[in-house]
Amino acid sequence: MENSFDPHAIETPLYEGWERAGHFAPTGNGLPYCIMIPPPNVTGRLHMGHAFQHTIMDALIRHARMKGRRALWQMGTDHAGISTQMLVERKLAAEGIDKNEIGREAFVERVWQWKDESGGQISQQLRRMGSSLDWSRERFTMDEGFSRAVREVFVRLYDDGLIYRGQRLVNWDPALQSAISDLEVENEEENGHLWHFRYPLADGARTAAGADHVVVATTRPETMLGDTAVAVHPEDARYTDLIGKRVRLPLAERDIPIIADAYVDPSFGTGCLKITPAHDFNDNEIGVRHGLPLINVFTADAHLNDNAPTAYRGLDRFEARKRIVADLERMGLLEKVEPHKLTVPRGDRSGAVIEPWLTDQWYVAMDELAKPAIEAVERGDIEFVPKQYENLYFAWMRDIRDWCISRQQWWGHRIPAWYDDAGNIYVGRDEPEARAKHHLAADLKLTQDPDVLETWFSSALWTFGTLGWPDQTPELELYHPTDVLVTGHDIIFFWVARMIMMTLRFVGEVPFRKVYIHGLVRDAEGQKMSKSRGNGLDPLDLIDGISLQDLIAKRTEDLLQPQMAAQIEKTTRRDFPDGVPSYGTDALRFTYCALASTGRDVRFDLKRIEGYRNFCNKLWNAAKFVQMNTEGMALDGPAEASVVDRWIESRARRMLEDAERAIATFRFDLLANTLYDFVWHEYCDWYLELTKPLLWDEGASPAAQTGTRKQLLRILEISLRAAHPVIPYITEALWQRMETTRSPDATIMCQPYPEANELNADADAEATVEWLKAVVVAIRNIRGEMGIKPSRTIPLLLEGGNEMDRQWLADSEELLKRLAKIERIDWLGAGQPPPPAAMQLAGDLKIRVPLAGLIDLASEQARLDKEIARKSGELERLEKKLANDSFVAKAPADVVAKEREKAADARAALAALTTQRATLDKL
RNA sequence: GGGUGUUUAGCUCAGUUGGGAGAGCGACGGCCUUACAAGCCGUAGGUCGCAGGUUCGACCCCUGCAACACCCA
Repeated sequence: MENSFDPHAIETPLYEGWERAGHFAPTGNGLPYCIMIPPPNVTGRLHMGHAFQHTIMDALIRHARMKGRRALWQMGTDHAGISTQMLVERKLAAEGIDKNEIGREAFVERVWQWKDESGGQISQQLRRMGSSLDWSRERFTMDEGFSRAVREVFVRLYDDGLIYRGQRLVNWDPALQSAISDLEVENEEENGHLWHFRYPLADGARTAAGADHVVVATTRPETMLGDTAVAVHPEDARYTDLIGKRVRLPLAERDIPIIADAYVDPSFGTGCLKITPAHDFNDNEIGVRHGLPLINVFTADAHLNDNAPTAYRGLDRFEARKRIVADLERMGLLEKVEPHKLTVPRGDRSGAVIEPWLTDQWYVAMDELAKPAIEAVERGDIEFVPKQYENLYFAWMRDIRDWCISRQQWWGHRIPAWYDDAGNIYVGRDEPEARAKHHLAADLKLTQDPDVLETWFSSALWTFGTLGWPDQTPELELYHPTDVLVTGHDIIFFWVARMIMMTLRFVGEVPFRKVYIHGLVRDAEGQKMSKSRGNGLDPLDLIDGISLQDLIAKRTEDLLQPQMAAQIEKTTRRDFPDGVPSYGTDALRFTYCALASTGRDVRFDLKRIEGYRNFCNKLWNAAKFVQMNTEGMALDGPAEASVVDRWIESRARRMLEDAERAIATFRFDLLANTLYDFVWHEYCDWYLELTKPLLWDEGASPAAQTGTRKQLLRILEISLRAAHPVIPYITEALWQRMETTRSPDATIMCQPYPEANELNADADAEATVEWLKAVVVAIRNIRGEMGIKPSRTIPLLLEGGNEMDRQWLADSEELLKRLAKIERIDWLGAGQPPPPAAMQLAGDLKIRVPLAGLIDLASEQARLDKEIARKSGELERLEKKLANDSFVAKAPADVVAKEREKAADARAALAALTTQRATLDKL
């Protein structure tokens, strides 16, 4: 076997083997278990969040599969309307092609062509992660089957009156010239200005202070042309007189009313707020309350339209801002300009400043869909893990607004609605159906709505649309509702909630029983990883490694803000002076599991993955040790289990109980810790060490040696199976190398997950070995503190103790000698004075290492003083507690008894230590 | 402004139904001991954010405050 763990040598061949053998597809007749992959964006590349998420899902699905469930983890990708369209547009632009020249049909053709050629990157990357996805059932949201489901849902909702067309403010991306969802808007603080403008009062009105104008403050001067009111707080004494009066809107030269609305914050700016109902969401609500007109002053690409005064028409919004400010200043209406931090909404794809803009869009009415979706979670038909996310869900669902589902794009599910020249709407699964339904003449000219449905509309049908709905397929019957959805909290509203609503409506059951919400992956400083910050890490670079140069190049290419490159390079050099070493997939996956605690985000630090890479190496070497001590040896003769063989089995049983509980409660951090602690600190640190004296003793009984060899193999094999869902590659590689399990076609991934109750609990063996460990640690402590070289053998003197101590010693004397490098062990007789020695306690047992020639008196005295101080502190606390009558009276009897016992032990230990201290003083 | 979450060792985080706190990493000291130096052995580090309350007893339950983070407006 290779000397150390080399992930590269094993990973790809193993994955290919699994895939070729068809192990990822569900088999058998077990209880179905299903996870639907949150469909990655077809243009996407694997990022840390994906890798995290897929590690969790793969661990769940591998565990379920090993448990005998008929486990389906279905692969699929999302057509990602906007980003795919942008990507292909950019590609065409590079070829000098404008999409408007080639037209819609040809453009969509080009998108499909792109998808076929390069849409599969993420699939290859998911394979590198070891994801045991069923590739044979791969789905795509634009496939014919899924598209049919999308149309079906649209038509049924429309027929039920739940889809309608309406004119509202939407988030408009002027660069994409499409509505976008809230999720696609990033609100970031930016430095801007607050301009204070004087709006002259009309009709000779005056303010309470005698001014002939009011002052409004705005961060967006260009929208003032669309102002239709000025609002003040109803109880703002400065302005109460003015309510109902009018101001003359400069430049536009319109009179607009002064209205009172409690929304206005009197302490912000001057307490006067300009109201632009067509260009601000809050203003729009105020406008609705007061019946204000909406004046839209922008075109689709955010230039001023014909509602603006002639002088500004056709200007870009930012150019218009400059001109308006300059013009007002010239007119003496600019009171002041202050620097101001404001929240600017930007499209996450285009980076453009988003405009609230008035458009005709398609909406889904939410109330009727939301109600059963709320109830399903209230009833517990769906459970969120961690539980507190249910509150977030309820809060949003109880205040839900109608959902804008149309997008002004070419790539996506086209809205199945047709218009005649009179503008009448006809909805149907296709044009013939729309005609038939409405008894339209065959020669009536119909035009299909040019818009497409937003991607989330189709994603909402994911769990059932991918299983063949609207047909009642066997798969739908078998795997729906799915068991778990694994996703991030950032898309609870946009995806999870909508899946619940749609699935309840159309399948009549929940889409999944549990929703596991994982944290968001951040960098070591807790910053969100992003391209613009230049702090991202590619999971594949953690697997394969990357040089500093390449990492810098990767982080600084194609920046939206190229001036950030220098800073990014600097921090990259600081954080990764030697680039990123190659850690392998298993180490990465183990790290994700270890980080998956209940918090809202996880910090990814290279130190962690390094530690878990080391863990993999530890496991590798443990297997190597086992192989060296078992390979080729006959194990079918008589075998007897030693006390340590029985101990490790008992510990392994406990490990499996903990692991099973951790998986059942989605505590992957605890699962990782349990596996790590058992393999490293019990199996390697103690069990392997404890087998050496027996295995290497030529005079030992063959039955005992056989017993231990078998147990070494057995516990290793169980550990490999227990850890397989987390670290599939190394466990498979080692499992296939084991003499007892290897065969040409066998794979660990189809073996049963180890069951705790197949292993014996053995309290006696645990007690013996715990005693042995305590004594060994006591001796090591003396050695370490006293500076006795590890190579030096020492004599040991035992004193006191009880029957059990003698029994335990008898059971483990040879082991003790070897582990602690003891040349001889003597018991000190009762009343016999001990020689000068360093002393440690293990319960009642005094463990002495004679001083002669070995130990420095002063340092032993110092060490004892430390022990004495520690013990007296402990004893003091305990005695105080026991002296408290109400404690003794009110606390449960077993607690009191336990405290008494602890006090007695502490008292005895303290006595022994002080006696020892006094003895040393006399030397 | 409203809501949610977080605050435990130098760092990152665990801590079950309340019975005087743990891990990994880092630090310090010692070891090339025949699986592993990606290793082994040992040591040190904590008023559990602050202030009250409930209780015999609070990291844990309650109230208030502070700081930070996120969501909504």
